[in-house]
Amino acid sequence: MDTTLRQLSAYAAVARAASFTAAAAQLHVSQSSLSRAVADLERQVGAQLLERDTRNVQLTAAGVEALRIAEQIVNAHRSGMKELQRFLLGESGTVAVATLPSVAAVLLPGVISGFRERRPRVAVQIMDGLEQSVLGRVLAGDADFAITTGEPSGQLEHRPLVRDRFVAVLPEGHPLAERGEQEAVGWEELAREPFLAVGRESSVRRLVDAAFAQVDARTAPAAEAGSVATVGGLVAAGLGVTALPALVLPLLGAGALVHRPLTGPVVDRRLDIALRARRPLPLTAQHFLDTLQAFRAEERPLPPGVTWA
Amino acid sequence: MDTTLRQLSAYAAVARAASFTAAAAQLHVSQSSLSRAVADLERQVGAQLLERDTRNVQLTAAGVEALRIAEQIVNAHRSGMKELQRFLLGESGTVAVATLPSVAAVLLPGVISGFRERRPRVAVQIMDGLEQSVLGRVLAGDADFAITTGEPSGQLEHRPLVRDRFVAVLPEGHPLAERGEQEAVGWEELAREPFLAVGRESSVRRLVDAAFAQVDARTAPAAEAGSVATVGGLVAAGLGVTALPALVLPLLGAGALVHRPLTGPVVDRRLDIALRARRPLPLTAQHFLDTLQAFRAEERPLPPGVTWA
DNA sequence: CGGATTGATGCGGACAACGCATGAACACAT
DNA sequence: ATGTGTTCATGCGTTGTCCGCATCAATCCG
Repeated sequence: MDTTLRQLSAYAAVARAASFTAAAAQLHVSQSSLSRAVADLERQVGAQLLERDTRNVQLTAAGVEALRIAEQIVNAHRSGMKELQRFLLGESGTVAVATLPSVAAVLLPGVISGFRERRPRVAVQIMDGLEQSVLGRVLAGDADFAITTGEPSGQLEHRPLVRDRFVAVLPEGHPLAERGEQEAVGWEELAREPFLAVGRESSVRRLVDAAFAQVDARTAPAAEAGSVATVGGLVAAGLGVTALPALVLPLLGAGALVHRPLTGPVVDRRLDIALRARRPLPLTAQHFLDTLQAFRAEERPLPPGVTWA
Repeated sequence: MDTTLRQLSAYAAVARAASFTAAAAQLHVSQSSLSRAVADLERQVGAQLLERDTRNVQLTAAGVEALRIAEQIVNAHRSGMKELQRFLLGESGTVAVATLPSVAAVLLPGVISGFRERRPRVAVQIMDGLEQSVLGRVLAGDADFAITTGEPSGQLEHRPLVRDRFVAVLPEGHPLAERGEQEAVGWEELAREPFLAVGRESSVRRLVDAAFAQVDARTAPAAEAGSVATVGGLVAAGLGVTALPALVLPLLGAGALVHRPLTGPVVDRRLDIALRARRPLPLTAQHFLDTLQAFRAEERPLPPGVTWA
């Protein structure tokens, strides 16, 4: 028994209209087509559903039951297809963003609230982690795209988003901080202080090491900690200094810290949108990126030290 | 956009198996057929649902959503068809029986409980009323069949079910009752007592009038009441006597009444199963009638005065 | 008793779906 | 690096299904 949707909706139309001819007009098909469709359905289910005496059509007991069931099935189909369309149009569903903690905490909240205003039925899932885990999420397809540092690989397409300048982070009252609020500090000066580094898995560490290498300074840090917040605590306790991208400063808490621009050279990290190359991007994700690009086009204010790329 | 069930279930099978070839084996169709079915579906919904790189098949975000929805629709179809089959096999649904109050109260309860033991998912609806209303229910198709008195018409087919003998109903201590428990009373004797009749709409009334006419007695009753129970009350109060089919005696309540067989002549009413001629009988109703006929074949005990026809 | 309307059906044509065979891309082993 | 096997896509010919047109039989209406 292999009833088709066409048969069921044909039967439902005929049963509701109690007329083959009228139903045929509604559906814009010929009367003979409906006649056959209903006859086939009856043959397949093995029961008479309609009593047709040439003048009018009425339902048998089985026909009443069949109408109820046919309408259920046809409705399930119609509403399911509509739901799928909504999903495909990006009006419902989920967008999964993999990103670094600093981006998640500082950059994304404004974007998310702007996005949700326009697409209230789309849920936003943030997967935060360090660079490697973030890129892994995208490659595995768990996340639609990432906002992160990192080099373009063959598998990922990178689109520059913002530049995030490194600043010197110093304990309050440190000599290098005494020169004034806007006075810059040089990497070489920083290299002469005890340096507190973040763990090697962090993308920040790689860039800091590169900057010191560029000025021929520094080999080993005075101490290392896994998370940025811990490093901030160590600095506040007076154990040394560090260099961090401006975007992570809000994660340091309200300790006894000051920060100064870093020059000689000016170092920044670029945060990119990274997505799988040559893969169709779900429309929900596309809409999220549209919102992000709109923010950039409007030149929405960013924290000091962070600029649109 | 006109997706077919075949496309949806093909897609669901492929998506679940994550392989066209494996799904093709499961469904006993060729791989090329599935390939085309899925491609057509994708074209119709306007989105790629599966990422096939020659080695393996994985779902896109839209594909995950589409799988969920496709399974919903296919399940709705499968369970709907199964439900319809159950209905057609008479394993679910309703059987509507139109019948007289006495039959409903005395004869049917046993049959219904026997029927429901075997078909627990079939509901039994009893429509009780007087003869005319009962026959009307069947003619209108509201009831599947009737158990009632009445003459066969062209539209209805009657099948004899039971015979229900008239008995004399007397107040306790009445002279006619003094002769002993099994001693019969004659219609002529009854005609000499004040007679309490039921209303003219009742089938009982017609038969009683005919019986009195047969013995050339009685023209007008001493009093008339609509319901059998009321007449019973009047008799118990000593206002007169009446004649009723044995089947209705349980409806009289526990008043101060006695009853005696009526002879000269023996009068009974025949209760028939009445169904619409040349109409297919729903299987649920057929099963109910089967139960009833089984009771008859087993010669299940009936109340005194009632015999299988 | 004709005219009109309704559902069923024979017929021919168009189109869809299927299976077979084959092609192209890729994984894995040698 | 090359060969072998697996997997999905696709061209092709055939089969079968579905549609609309025209027509038929039954019924209702005036």
